[in-house]
Amino acid sequence: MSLRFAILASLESSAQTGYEIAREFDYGVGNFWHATHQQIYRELGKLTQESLVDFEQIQQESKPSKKRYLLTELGRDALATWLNSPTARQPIRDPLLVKISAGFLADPEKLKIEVLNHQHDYQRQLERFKGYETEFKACKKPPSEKQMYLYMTLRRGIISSEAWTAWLDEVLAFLRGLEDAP
Amino acid sequence: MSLRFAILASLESSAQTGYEIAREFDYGVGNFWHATHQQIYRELGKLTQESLVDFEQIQQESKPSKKRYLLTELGRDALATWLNSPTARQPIRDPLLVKISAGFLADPEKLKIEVLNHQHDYQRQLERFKGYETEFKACKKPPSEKQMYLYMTLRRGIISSEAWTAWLDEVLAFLRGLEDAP
DNA sequence: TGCTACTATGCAACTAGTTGCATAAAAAAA
DNA sequence: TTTTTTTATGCAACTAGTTGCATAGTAGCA
Repeated sequence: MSLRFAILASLESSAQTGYEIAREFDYGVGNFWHATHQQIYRELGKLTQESLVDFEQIQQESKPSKKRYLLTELGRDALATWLNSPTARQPIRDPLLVKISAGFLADPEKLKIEVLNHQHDYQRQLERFKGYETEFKACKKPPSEKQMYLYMTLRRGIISSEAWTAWLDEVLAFLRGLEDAP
Repeated sequence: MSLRFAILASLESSAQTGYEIAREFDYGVGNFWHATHQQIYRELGKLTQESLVDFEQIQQESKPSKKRYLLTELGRDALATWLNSPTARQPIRDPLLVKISAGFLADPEKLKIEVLNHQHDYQRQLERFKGYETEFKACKKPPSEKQMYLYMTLRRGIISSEAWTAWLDEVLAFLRGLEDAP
């Protein structure tokens, strides 16, 4: 149920096409909420039906027309209501942990490669986040409240990827220990 | 797609009824994979159709009969194949982060309560995990490889909840700073 | 004696998310 | 010049997960 509110929040800043929202999901919100363009277009359809958003057709010469969506009063209210009511914790679902928990049945070599791959992913993610943080801190003028909230989500990204890499280090050390003393 | 393998892994240790598997999901695997009893019964049905598991009806006097499921050869193979092939990373979906990212539109007081509630949850979770760890370390005889793998997943739980509480501390400090200098 | 909790299973209808495909034109790269 | 990438939208069919309900007996509690 957060998808629609992520979309509404995205539209709160500026009117956007479905495509633009999807792209923002890739770079911005995508760091903590994943959605495909399919989901976004479908949800925009539903939101339109419920009058939470509205759109204007934009005709373009010799190009297919596009739709620029914007929040309605109703949409703004729905977003505010959601923001001010408690959110349930996301149930955990992690395939890698399922795999590790049954790791004694697996080929340790393959498991090690798997762990190394995940570690590589998280390290690259961490570097990316830290790059954003450096950028943010280098900025001369004091950040707006809005920017500070976004920075808080960035901090989550950093702390989270650091936690993952630290854990994957532990797992790797354990797997190497198994090798040495079989 | 990990649900079926979590179930197969659970059956690898011992034959179990759907109810017992569901309960193990609450206490054991549930720390990193969530599933309702509905999903488990349905999946067991599918697994039976695909001959990955089999069951024996257990008649009980004056009680409804139950089904004890066990892995078939095919099921064991499927589990091994999954364990030895790469798993995709779980896409991130976190409603709390969606909310924080649009936090400047929310009532800071309500947001603070929300953050405090989540913090409380994660702290309790952390204590629970640390309790398990103390138990594990108190055990005199050296742990089996199987136990060590489970301990690794416990470590993930600890590192993860520590990361969450650390981040929620930061968010709380930020929200308090807003209050002091509005 | 009635209430709640636990064991044990399952149907039906729903929401959410994925995958594959299709269209269509511009811009950039090989 | 052909191919790939980017912009822009959407249908259809699928898998995964949720919610509400139904059944039915046992055990413990108040």
